[in-house]
Amino acid sequence: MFFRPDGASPIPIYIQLMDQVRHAVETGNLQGGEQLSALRDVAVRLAVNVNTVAKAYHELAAQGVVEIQHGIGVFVVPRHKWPVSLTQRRAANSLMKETVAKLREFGLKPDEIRRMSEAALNDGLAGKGTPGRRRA
Amino acid sequence: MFFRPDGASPIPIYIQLMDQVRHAVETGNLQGGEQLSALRDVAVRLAVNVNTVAKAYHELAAQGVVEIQHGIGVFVVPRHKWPVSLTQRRAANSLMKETVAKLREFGLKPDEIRRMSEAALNDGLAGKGTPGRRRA
DNA sequence: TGTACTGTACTAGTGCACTAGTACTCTAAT
DNA sequence: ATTAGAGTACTAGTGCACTAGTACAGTACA
Repeated sequence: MFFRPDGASPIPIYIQLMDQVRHAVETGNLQGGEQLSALRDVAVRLAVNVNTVAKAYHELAAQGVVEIQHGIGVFVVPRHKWPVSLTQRRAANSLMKETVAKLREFGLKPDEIRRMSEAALNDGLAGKGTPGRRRA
Repeated sequence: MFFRPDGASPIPIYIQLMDQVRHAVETGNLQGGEQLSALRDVAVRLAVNVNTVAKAYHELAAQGVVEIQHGIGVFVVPRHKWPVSLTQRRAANSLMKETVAKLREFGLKPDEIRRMSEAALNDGLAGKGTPGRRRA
């Protein structure tokens, strides 16, 4: 494996890890059933704490991308068991890209777009759950 | 005016204020050129600090919704001077709502949708600016 | 059964967003 | 000039996300 998180980036390391793993899985660089590098291996190689890697793996598990087996390892969930198919994911991605591009054409700034997507998300949730954070 | 921020909400007070002002402006409850309540008035009525209200007003000014005149007051910018027209804003809003609704139909969770919109935003920005924060 | 490998749990430090307290400056009218 | 009422600037407290250090617990196999 080949993680290379950017310590200077404002994006948390564990998120970067997640993105890279997910990307590898989606592009087929990681096959279903395949075992991920062990927590300590990754942690040592990247010079970060085991908990940071653990957090990334946990999040991925919560999203159904991997499965964790205590004492054994972390494994990529086969695609056919994914809660959302790769095709749908890709469609969703391009749809979101188009939408955002249009809003930018309208002259909306990133923060405003975030606000709108946040509002749209809350629309169907009405008070429950963790709203995304916002920045000044 | 009629602000009623929810102290128990995880959403920052100044953001709630912004949303309420913006909403009032967009629905016509606040007309172009109209003066907003003074910082201290609002702060006292809501039992929050002046700086909190000031922050909200500042953000709104940065977005072109209001104009601040030191020593005088804060005024609603007339619609025809808005960087983005109300019509476009509404169109943008429903577009975003549709998109988010579709992604939810796909089975994507809120966090994943946020991630996608964030990725779409970064797509055209490539490294500059402040990415939205994310949560676990 | 012990050892070498997995992931987990608990505690603590750090940075930053958010809010508050309070003193300052600007404008207009008297 | 003075005063009243507007926004501004500076300092500090608090909470939480993020990361780290380190001890614990499950699993497999010689």
